[in-house]
Amino acid sequence: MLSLYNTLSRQKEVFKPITPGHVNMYVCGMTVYDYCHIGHARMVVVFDMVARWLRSSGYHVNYVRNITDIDDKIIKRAVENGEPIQNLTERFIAAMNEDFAALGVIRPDHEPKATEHVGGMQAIIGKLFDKGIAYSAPNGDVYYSVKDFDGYGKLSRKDFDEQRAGERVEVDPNKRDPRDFVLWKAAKADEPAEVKWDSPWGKGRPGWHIECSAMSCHHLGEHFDIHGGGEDLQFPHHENEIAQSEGAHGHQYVNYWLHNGFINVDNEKMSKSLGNFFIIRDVLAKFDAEVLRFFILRAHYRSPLNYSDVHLTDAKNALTRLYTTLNTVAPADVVIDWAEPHAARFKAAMDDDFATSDAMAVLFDLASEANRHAGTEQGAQLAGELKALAGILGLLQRDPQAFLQGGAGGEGEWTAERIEAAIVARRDARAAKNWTEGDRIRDELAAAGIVLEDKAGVTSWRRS
RNA sequence: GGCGCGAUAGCAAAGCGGUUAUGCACCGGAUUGCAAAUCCGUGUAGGUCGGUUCGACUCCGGCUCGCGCCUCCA
Repeated sequence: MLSLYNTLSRQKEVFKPITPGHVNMYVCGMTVYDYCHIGHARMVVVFDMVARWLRSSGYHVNYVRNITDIDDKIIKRAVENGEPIQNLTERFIAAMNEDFAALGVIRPDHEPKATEHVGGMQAIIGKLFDKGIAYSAPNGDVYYSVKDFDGYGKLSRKDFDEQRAGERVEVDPNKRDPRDFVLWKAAKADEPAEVKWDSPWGKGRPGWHIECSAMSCHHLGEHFDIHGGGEDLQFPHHENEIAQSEGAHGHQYVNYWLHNGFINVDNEKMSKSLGNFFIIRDVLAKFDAEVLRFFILRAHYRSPLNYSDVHLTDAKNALTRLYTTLNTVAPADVVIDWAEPHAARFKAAMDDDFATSDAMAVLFDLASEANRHAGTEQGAQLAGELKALAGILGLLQRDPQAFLQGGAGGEGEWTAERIEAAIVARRDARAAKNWTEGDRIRDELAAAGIVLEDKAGVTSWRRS
């Protein structure tokens, strides 16, 4: 039985889908104006893990992750670059897909783009007008009137009587209440024509929050099971989504709100201004993508996760141990028996709010046991179970040798052919009991980051 | 100022009121020509001050420190 931590109630709850056997899940995705950073990587890997676990648990999952392809930052960047909006967004959508694929992330069932749902957004805004919780301001923008929605603040637990309006941000004179947020932005003269849509409230473009209300409703209906995103989206984004959707539809929007923790650098939030910002592709130039995925899933999804080369190297060494086991003990094809103790422990961990660290511990226990029983049918079964369970987390599915011998930075000077030749030379030297020469060759390879392993008279190699 | 989260061994990271988390690193042993890998074994914990309890890392409270949100943000 799956239980998960619901931000709405601030406690773990037993998961009960609206429709038995089905899960409708929406996650706030990327705004595509730049390359994805490792924080985005955590978000997509975490919810990929969630979707995989739900499916493994027998649910039919409809997973939607949107793409924000119209917003202030996009317009600004496109103008700076002197390129059409769509050119920019398509470029970064392609880059995003590459990055996420490298991380072993399965594509969501639907990846709607905001620009394709402007009509749906206008429909919701229209309903809000009908109910008197939207208004047109003197500047032409349309705002959501927060005081006309009772539940405002229930997700982020904000008591607005305690807030001091205007303390940090100047109050916009167009707003009737400082908490009000924009639903529709009136077109500005200097904006490109491609960001101007017709609407009953004049030409303009949608506000940010409304797109998720519209796209989730289109694919999953007015009321669905799980909504996820980074913890920073709790307020104001998700709070505003609730206000819009529940305000327009008059009933509950989402049953379970899931928020993943941040990746920090030096215990501080990553940000461009602090200069501690890492994009996925830069990390992948130094580390195997599966190492990054492993690193992310080794921590609990709600905990803060500190990024550094030292931690990634640690993760790499740990993952190497698992692949080494699969390389030594050929895994049997195993269909997971959830009653088997390891599998049962894995399941219990995952069912407890996706406790991947505990699930990982099971993998390492299986590796130890498989190593202990190497060369036996039992060993093959244990290795097979290791591979099968890891597969649920999207790990350990590659050819072990490909992982062990692949360097994230490419082959470099030491190609596989050259290494093999050195191994032959060393073998000949050792056959003549010329240990000095044999060790010299091994040391030379070691200096180049190549480790030799002599097992049962056969020498294999890997990159350290 | 408001709201919330955290503090576990050298590093990272979990569960649990009393019994080995786990990984990396380290140390001893086996194995090896020597290594590597693997196996066996040992050690290193629970910010601080109190409280509850037969017993607390685990529950409660104070304190200290750190972090996040309150503004675009994964």
